[in-house]
Amino acid sequence: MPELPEVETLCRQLRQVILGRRLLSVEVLDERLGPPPAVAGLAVRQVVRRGKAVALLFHGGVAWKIHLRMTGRLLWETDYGLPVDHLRLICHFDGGRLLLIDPRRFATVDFDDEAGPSGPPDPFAAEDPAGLRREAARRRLPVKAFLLDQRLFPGIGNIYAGEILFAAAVDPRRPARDVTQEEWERIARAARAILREAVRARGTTVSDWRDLFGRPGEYQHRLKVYDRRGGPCPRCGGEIVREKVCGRGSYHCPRCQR
DNA sequence: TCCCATGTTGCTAA
DNA sequence: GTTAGCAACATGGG
Repeated sequence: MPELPEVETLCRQLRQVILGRRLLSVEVLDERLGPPPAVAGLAVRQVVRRGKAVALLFHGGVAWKIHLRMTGRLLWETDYGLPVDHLRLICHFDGGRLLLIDPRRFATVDFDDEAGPSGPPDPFAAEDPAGLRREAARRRLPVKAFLLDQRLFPGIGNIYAGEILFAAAVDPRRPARDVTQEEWERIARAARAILREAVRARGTTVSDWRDLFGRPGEYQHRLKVYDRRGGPCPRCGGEIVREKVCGRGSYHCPRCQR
């Protein structure tokens, strides 16, 4: 479910509530997550995003990495008592509880993360279009699949990849190596703008995304193509089509995305 | 009943 | 080596 803007939203909100707070105890309710870790008593030193994952860095050198996959949610709860469905993990901090909720149980928590103090650079932040084109030069897979490569663009997911390609007017099925320099420039520009705006809007709620405090995001109101099959293209009025690209539901306007 | 799902991994085969 | 396709993970919604 969550892509870069949603995970970034969680990280920012987590910093508001758990930075410097002490972790008192941990309850693992789903054995798939592994045995409960022995970090009780440690205070949170830093919260960083690693692509689509949240890393909690504790004093003492311990780090956790939380990946929400499709349906994982993090919820900060100060008002205890309401029963919560699909609760998988409870972290008791001084001041509140951090809950991991996940109906499909795909989310993972690495209680022994080894990665460093900072996350990978934001996709497109430093990437120059010439570098993108070089990277794509030998790849004939669809440009959308290329954008979903987490090693190259950590945090980009299906919704935002589709929106970025729409904004750049590039057909998601185009082989990556055929994308021109000028198109890479448009893609990089669109990616920066869309991701920034989506973070500002606290993410996209099309089904069940909620932020750390249970509120839906706002970016769904600004999606141009995702989940809009049959609708008019906001740019040219053409009909938006849905088509599988690299095994994922994909939306584009065949009239103005070339 | 069937199809779909904002993610990732691992396998098989071309 | 690259890529496509599929299944798996497990559940809920339309």
